[in-house]
Amino acid sequence: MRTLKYAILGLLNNEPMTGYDIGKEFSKDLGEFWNAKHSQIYPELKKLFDEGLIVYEIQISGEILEKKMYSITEEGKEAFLKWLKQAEPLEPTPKDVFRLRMYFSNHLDVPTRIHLLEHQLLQHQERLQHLRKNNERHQSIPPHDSVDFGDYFILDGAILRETVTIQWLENFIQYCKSL
Amino acid sequence: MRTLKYAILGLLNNEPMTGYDIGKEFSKDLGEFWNAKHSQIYPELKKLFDEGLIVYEIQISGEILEKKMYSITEEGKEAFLKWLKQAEPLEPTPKDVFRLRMYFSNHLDVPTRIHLLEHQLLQHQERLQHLRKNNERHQSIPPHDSVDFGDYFILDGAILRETVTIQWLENFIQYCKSL
DNA sequence: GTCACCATGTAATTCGTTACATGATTCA
DNA sequence: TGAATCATGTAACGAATTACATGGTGAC
Repeated sequence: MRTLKYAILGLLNNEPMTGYDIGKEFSKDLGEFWNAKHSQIYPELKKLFDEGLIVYEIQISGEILEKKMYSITEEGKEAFLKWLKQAEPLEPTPKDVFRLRMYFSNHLDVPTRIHLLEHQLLQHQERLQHLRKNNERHQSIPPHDSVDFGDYFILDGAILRETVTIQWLENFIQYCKSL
Repeated sequence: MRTLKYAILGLLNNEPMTGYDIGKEFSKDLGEFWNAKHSQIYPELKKLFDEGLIVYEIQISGEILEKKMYSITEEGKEAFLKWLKQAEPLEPTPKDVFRLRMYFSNHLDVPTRIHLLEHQLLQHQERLQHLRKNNERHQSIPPHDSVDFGDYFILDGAILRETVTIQWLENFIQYCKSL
């Protein structure tokens, strides 16, 4: 599906940046639902360049260090917008190792079960706190045509998702403790 | 991480079955959070056999057709239980193309945005209905040491997840319509 | 000068999907 | 007799991670 392709085009459609910058974007909020390592980013950038969807300009940092500042071409913008408009069938639910484990949880003694659930709970609580902190940036809903809108939108979704996961875990911890 | 390995061991730990049966299990509730195609299952079974974690017995269906009925060995059970008890760090949030798209949604005109959201909403509503129907099987919480417990547990989680996703989508549709 | 970070690449391997390939059984 | 389903495999490809590899910049 070449999703990374469109993630990169989307970022470059907002502003020119380097491969390194793209990696940094993937470690922010965007990384909550799409990301890639630099070892995947650099080859993809090369591919997009070969396809004529992006161009670059070499900039010098300091005395020697070269960086490639990439920007999107007209052709790239078209490809991106075409992708963006597409209504696609629902993807299969993403894989989840923890839930797989819990599917087999009848083979665990109750204290171990509680331990695993609480361990998971703690981590989700931390993630939620982190997301909430990020969300403080947005005092209110950003203008629907601003770059911040998408960020707000998906951050809200991520927060809801964490909240409900926590609820689910707490529920089952409660139940296991009542056994 | 060899997760498929443990998914298969877990299934065979419940009862002996064929590769084909494993594939069918992945198309039921379990498939909501882990699955694999037969082209991945058969080679994995071979590998597990070579590792001494499972064995098989050839059965004849009808006149000619051979099927391999796999069962777990003692060694396999140990490996499975060791994996099952492990408390692991939170995995990164799974990738989600739709949310990636919405991250860039400021580049879409409002009607297209609403269309994409509603298209997604409809599909999630269908999935929720399907999950609810599956859940009817469980009149009440199954015994915590029965095979059904895990199924109930994760089905509940899947239903919560769909419910909150729908809520999130409806929220934003509402907002977009108010623009 | 050293440490965190900037910056860019390639190689090896694993995981997963799609396509290729074959054939039997069961039920209408 | 034809269609759906049972049943098992391999091959090619694509997506993603980990490891290998190198070197500059900036601030203390």
